[in-house]
Amino acid sequence: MDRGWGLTLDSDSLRFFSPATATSNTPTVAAHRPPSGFLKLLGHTRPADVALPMFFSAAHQPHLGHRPSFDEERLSRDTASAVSPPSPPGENRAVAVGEVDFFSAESKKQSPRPADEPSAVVKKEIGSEANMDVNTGLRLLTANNGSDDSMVDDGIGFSVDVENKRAKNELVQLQGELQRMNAENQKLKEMLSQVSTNYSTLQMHLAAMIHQQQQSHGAETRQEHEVDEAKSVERKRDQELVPRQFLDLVPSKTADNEEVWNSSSEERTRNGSKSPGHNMELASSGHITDQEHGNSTRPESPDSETQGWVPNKAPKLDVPKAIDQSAEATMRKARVSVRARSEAPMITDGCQWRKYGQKMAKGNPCPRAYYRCTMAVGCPVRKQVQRCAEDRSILITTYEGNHNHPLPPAAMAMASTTTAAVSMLLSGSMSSSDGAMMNPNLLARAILPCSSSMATISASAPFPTVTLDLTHSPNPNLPLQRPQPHQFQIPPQNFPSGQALPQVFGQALYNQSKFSGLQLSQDTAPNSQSSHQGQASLADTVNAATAAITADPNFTAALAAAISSIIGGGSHPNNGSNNNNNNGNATTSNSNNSNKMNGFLGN
DNA sequence: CGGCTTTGACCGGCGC
DNA sequence: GCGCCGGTCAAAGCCG
Repeated sequence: MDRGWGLTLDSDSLRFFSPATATSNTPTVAAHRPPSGFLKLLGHTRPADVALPMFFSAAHQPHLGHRPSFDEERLSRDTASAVSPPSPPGENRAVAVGEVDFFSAESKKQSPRPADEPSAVVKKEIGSEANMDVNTGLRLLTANNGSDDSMVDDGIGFSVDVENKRAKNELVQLQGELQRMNAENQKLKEMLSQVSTNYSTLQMHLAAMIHQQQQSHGAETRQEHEVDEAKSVERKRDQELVPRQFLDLVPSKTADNEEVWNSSSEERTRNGSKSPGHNMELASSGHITDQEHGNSTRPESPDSETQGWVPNKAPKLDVPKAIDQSAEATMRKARVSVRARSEAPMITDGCQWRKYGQKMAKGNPCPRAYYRCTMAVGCPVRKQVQRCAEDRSILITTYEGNHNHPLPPAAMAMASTTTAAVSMLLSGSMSSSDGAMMNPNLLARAILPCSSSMATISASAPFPTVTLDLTHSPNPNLPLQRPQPHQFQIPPQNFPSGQALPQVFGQALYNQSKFSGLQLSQDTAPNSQSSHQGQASLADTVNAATAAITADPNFTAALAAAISSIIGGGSHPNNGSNNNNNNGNATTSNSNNSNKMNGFLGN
């Protein structure tokens, strides 16, 4: 944590988590809706002020840094500082945001005006005294002082100086006014974003309910049949019976399985701006990449596919840092488990995975498959996929580690989830060592703002694990869950190092808007929803998500993909994530291993 | 032929 | 020390 991988909050960011700041200049946030307020504030701060967590600090700045106003922002800051008095040291950051937008985008066109008009007034006043009556608008401010009139008699040159000073003062005043207005505008934008988020949430719930109702009956009977068959197979495992029924239930390869998001297999180097000690959490435990440490620890040829993952038995680094290693070991072990109702062999999360093992786990007749991320050499992220023993329609995907490479938009949600989970686990907020129940709003709505899923954190598991249960059907009756008294609640201020979670919030909002913009051209599947004409982009956002849901034979997986895409931004769920290896092809021959139900996972 | 999956073997941690 | 178990490796085979 102290390795500078982005979990620290700078003071500016922390200011936004303080109640004083939250209520000072921002529109009132309903006290009973902390997540919403949290979202709004974070959405407001993230683009400019929130230091990105490890996931995005270096590798993902290219992604997140593509805000069009970023350069303009810096430029405008410089410009503003050149013409306006220096800001007080304690100036609220929100004012800086106002400075940003003051010169950015549409307001940029207006910027020359305040600078030009005063000079024009001066020229007119110099050139023709008869034109002193010309109403320039600014004259209301400049010709209101009787003492100035007396000074005009002292000489034209002196008058010009006075007028210049006056014009500059007016310019400063106008700029300040514009800054305030832009700050207010920014707040309104945030409010709009919040409203859009809520709208999208409700639409998703509606779509989910509609689709679920359509499938509920068949799914129930199918599920019961599936469970029965699973039990039957379990009893007859030693016999020749092959779980054909399971295979039959596995949908054929999704039609939208085409390749997407051409991962260029980034052979990236870690950002050089990081401190030498900054590496992925695996670095000090021997899991290091060539880019990070040269070839010091790995004599093997670099083209070996196993290069990416140095096994635990690899030589450890010589410099022991017990504390760091402990934290990093925790990072290494911290996991995020996603439970989703899916008959596909894997949920689509936007990353490329390669299966490297499969084992029969105790207490579960279904094999556990091990995958590692292959989107970049040395990516330490792994995941385990296993069917739930009790309900085999539930697919449990457990993620471990953090990506060391840029992620496709569709993959950002899960990656952010991992980071958020790990950060929370390490933040010390979880005072209870034997597990705690998180406020589902805080995490679930952060990670899955369109979901009312439960997010639980358990430290009692072998590894600290955050579980996202997507198997619960969205409840439209509870669009805004309120924190329950018994639930462990983490106020924003209690994220000493939980930068990642705020980042997730901000990222969700940021990508939500991005998604809205980018999905306009996507085809929308027929659905029963009526688009609001006046909200085209938002409606298209919802339609795109709905299309993903309706197009995918598996509703839950599609829902997860849609949500991920909304969060991840930009990429259509169906063409942005399903690049898993051998993903759910029903035609794949079942490996008739006598003792392993390998076929159940469809591999 | 390269990339991927399969699958038995191996290793380390842990409990007894 | 032994066995169990989870996790990983790597050779063999498959596939496009």
